[in-house]
Amino acid sequence: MFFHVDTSNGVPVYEQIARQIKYRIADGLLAPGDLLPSVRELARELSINPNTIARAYRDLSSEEIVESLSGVGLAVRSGARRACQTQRRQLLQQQIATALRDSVQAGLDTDAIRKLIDTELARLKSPPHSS
Amino acid sequence: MFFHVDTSNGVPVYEQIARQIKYRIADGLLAPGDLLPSVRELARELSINPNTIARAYRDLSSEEIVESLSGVGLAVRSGARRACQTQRRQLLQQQIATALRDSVQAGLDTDAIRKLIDTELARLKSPPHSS
Amino acid sequence: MFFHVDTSNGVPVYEQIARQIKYRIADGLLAPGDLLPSVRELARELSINPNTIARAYRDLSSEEIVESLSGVGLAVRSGARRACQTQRRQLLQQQIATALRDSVQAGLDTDAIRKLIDTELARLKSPPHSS
Amino acid sequence: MFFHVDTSNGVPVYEQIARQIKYRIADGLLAPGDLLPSVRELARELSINPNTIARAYRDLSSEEIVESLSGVGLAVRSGARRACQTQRRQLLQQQIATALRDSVQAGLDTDAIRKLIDTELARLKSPPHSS
DNA sequence: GTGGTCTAGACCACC
DNA sequence: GTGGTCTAGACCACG
Repeated sequence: MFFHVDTSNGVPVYEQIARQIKYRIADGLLAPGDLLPSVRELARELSINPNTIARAYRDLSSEEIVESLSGVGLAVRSGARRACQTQRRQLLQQQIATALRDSVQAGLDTDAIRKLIDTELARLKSPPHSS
Repeated sequence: MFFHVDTSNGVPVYEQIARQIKYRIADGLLAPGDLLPSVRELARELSINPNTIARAYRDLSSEEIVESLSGVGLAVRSGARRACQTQRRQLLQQQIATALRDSVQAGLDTDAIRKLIDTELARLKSPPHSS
Repeated sequence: MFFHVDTSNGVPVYEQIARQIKYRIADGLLAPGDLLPSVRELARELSINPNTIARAYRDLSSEEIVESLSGVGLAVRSGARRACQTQRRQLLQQQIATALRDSVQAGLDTDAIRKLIDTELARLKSPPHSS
Repeated sequence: MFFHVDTSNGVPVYEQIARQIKYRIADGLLAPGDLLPSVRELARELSINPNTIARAYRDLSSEEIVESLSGVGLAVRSGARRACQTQRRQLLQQQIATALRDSVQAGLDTDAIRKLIDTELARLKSPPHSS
C-alpha cells in the first residue's frame, strides 16, 4: 500500500487518503472483502498521526464504502466499486465544469478555451522539461 | 459594481471579490486611475462583512494592483491591466491543467475527456432547467 | 441550549448531542437558518472537550442537516426539519421492531408481548416510586 | 446447535451466542446437566473465532449458568432454568421499555405507538418480500 | 469571534 | 491484534 500525501497543498490529508483508497477501489485494485491496511500500520508507513488515518477511514465507513469487522479491520463493501467509480466521475465532471464556467465568466470565448485545453493536453502527453 | 458571490463553493469570499475586480481590470472595465467602491459601500451592496471586502482590497494592494490614495480611496495602478490579464490567463490555465491532469490520472483517455468538455460547454451555452 | 449527556450509557457522547439537536430540529425548536451554539460555548457549558462537540457537528454537516457559514457558525439547513423527523421515526420504528423481533425469537407469543408493552406503557404514565 | 449470529447489528457476537443459549435453557431445550458444544466445534460450525465462543462461555460461567466439569466440558447448572427465564424477561422488558420511553420522549402519543407496534407485529407474522 | 485540521496519547470493546 | 471514543492543545482560514 503506497500512498502519496502532500501536506502542503491545502487538501486535507485525511481526504487525500480517502480519495486514493476510493480510486484503488474504483480500479479494482481493492476488491470487495479486502481489508484496508490497519490504522496503525498506515500511520507508521506514512509518518502520519493515527487519528488522521482513522478520520479518513471513518469517512469511508459513513459513506458505506467500507465496513468495520469488529476486531478484524475495515473491509471493502460489496457495492463499493460502482459507487467509487460514480463518485470519481462526478468529481472530475464537476471540476471540469467549474473550470469551464470560470473561463467563460472571465470573458474567454469558446475558441480561446479550446486552445487552452489543447495546450494542456499536449503538455500532459509530453511533460515539459521542468516547470 | 455588481459582483456575484457564492458563499457555498469553498472559494473564500474575499478571493471571489478580488478576482472579479481583476477580471474587470483585465477587460478594461476598470481603467488605471479609477477608484474602487469604498469598503463600506461595497459591503452594504453585497450584504457582506466589511472585513471581507477590506481583506480583498488589502490583497489587491499587496499585489500592487491598486494603490491607496490617502483620503481618496483605492485607485487602479497604471501597470495593472497587463498584470491582471496575465494572472487571469495563468489562473484559468492552472485550473484547467489541474482538472485535465486529475482526469488523466483517474484513467480517462483523451477522447473521454473531450467528450466531457463538450458536454459541459454545451450546457453552459444553454443552461439546464435547474440543477 | 440545554442538553443532557450521559457519559456512562454506552452511547457515544457526540451521538447523544447530534441526536438531541436533530430532535430539536424535528420539533421546530431549531428552525432553518438558526445557528447552533458555538463549539466552544457548548463545550464549556457541558464540560466536554470541544473536539467531541466538533465531532457531533461534523456528523450533522456531512448528513447535510446543518451547513457551515465560514466565520459565522453552523446554521440549520432548509430541508433539515423533514429529514430529522423522518430519521427519528425510522429510528424508533427500527428500535421497536428489534425489540418485538427479539421477543418473538425468545419464544414469547403475541399475548405475552402485548402484556409486557401494556405494563411498560402504564409505568411510563405513572413512573414508579424509585427504580 | 444452530445459532443465528448477525455481525452487523452492533450487538457483540459473544453476547448474541450467550443470549441464545440462555433462551434455550429458559425454554428447557437445554436441561440441567446437558453439555454445551465444545468451543472449537461451535466455532467451526458458526465460522467464528474460537475466542469469541470462549468469551460467551466464560460469561455464562461467571453468571453461574453453566459449570465446568473438568475434562468433560461445560454443563448447564441445576438452578439455571429459572435464572434464564428471569433474565430473559428482564432483558426483553428493558428493551421494550427503552423503545417505548424513547418513543414517548420523541413526542409520540400512545395511539401512535400502538399503531407502530401493530404494524411491526403484523410484519413479523408475514415477513415482507425483502427489506 | 467562528469552524476545521492535525498531533499526541489514554482507554475501551471486540476478536 | 483491530477500530472507536475522548481528552488536550496547537495552528490555520475566514469574517
